[in-house]
Amino acid sequence: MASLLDPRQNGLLAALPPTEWQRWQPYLEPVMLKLGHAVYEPGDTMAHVYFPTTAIVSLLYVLDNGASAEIAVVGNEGVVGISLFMGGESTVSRAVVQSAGACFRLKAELLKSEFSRAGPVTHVLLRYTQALITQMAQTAVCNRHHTLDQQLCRWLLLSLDRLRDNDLVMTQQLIANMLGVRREGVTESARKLQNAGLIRYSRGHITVLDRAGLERSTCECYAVVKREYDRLLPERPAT
Amino acid sequence: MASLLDPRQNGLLAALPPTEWQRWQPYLEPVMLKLGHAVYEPGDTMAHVYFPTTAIVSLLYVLDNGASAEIAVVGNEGVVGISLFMGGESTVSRAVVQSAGACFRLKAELLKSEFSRAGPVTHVLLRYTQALITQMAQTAVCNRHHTLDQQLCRWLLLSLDRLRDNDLVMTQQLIANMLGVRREGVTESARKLQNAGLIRYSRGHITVLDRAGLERSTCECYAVVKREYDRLLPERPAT
DNA sequence: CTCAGTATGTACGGAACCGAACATATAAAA
DNA sequence: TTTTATATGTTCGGTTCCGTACATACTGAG
Repeated sequence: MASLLDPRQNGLLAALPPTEWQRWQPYLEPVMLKLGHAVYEPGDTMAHVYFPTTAIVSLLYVLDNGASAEIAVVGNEGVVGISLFMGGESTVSRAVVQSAGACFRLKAELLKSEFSRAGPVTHVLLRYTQALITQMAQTAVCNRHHTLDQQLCRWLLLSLDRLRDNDLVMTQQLIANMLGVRREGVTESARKLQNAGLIRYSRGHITVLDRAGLERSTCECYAVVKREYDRLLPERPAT
Repeated sequence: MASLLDPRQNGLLAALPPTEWQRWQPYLEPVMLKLGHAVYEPGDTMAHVYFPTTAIVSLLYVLDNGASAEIAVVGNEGVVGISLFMGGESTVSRAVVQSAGACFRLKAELLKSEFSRAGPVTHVLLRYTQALITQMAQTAVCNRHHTLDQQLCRWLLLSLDRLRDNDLVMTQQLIANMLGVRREGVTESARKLQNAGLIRYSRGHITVLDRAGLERSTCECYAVVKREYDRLLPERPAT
């Protein structure tokens, strides 16, 4: 259990050089995020940024008519609240907890002053932001050109990469909200994947049985995004 | 014609404080961009960033199978090449000239050193980047939920905002590539708009007759993006 | 154990867009 | 002027996903 409360389980915190890490450590506040909790709403001025360790947060956009779509997903590789250091203070999207778990938060003012030092913190946060931009761009293209079957595989893989095991706690209705499609469509695609032996599911619980099979079934979008994250955020930072 | 070669026609350059502006001025190199020219290709390490004044550049993503979709559009409000200061050096997207015209470019090394000063240059570039992120996110949602008719209106309005007149030099085939749909679909949507008296077109030339009508016909996505650009990039900067 | 709530399964007509094929019209080149 | 290339118009069957309605199955509360 101790490792669950280790801030260094977050890739960005782990990438901090010793000096910065020691400076931050006293201010990192552990927080448990519950499934469905909105970390921020459109237009909110955020009081903190959140570094997930075991939690997963979806950046979701909700239209006037209630339809929604996921823009990007943030797990232990990233941070929720980039608009704070980008200077806009708020965004037009929502951030919703997709998988309950732990994270560490930092006060907005502190993060902004650290970011403005123009040092390693700045660099790693900006590189992360570029990876996030890639994910958003790929989502846009994927929404346009790929089938629901492929997109479901992509979504499962992106979630899996941010989890410690192969179990997602997630109903088909929630997945449908993320992908911006009907629940029935997800039911059908999920059934196909189950029949193919790639996953098993029941009542809000999905187990991935054959990860390689999912990778074969998805579109190129998953690999493009993953490669770009790996390129921009290496395990051991240059600095 | 002199005004066409005024770098201050670009909003980001115009937002520079006097000190920075004087420092940059000698290094800003005017370049004419031809229709269809690729400012950069996926994976390219860029040698310059480009500040359009009258040109418009599309950030385009091309899939393995040749299908494509526009991620965002950059005109005189922005800059092409954000990955340079974000730290990634390259992107997975293409930048293609959508409307021929002028721009000013700056050497990559110079821009990076200016960006790293952590001053007004940094702030305005980051705020612009957040606006660009909003556009990408909105594109993703729009691709999912809105009709081609609505998206064509949105696309025309975004282009119009970046032009000096109401004339776009653009074939329906090129618009189809941007929107990631068939040319026939664009033909049909464009015909509807022409019948409604909103536009007039012929052989690679589109004239907007009723801008307000387009705004009534498009989805909320256009207004959301415009509002966010206005919020993040005010005419007269705070600094 | 029963009941109510929630999650998933199935079906059917309709809308939007695709893929392909082909027709027509305008502009540019020879 | 004729030819050629390019831009737009039109059609048709097919696919994917939507909207709606309803059925079934599992689970926890009482």
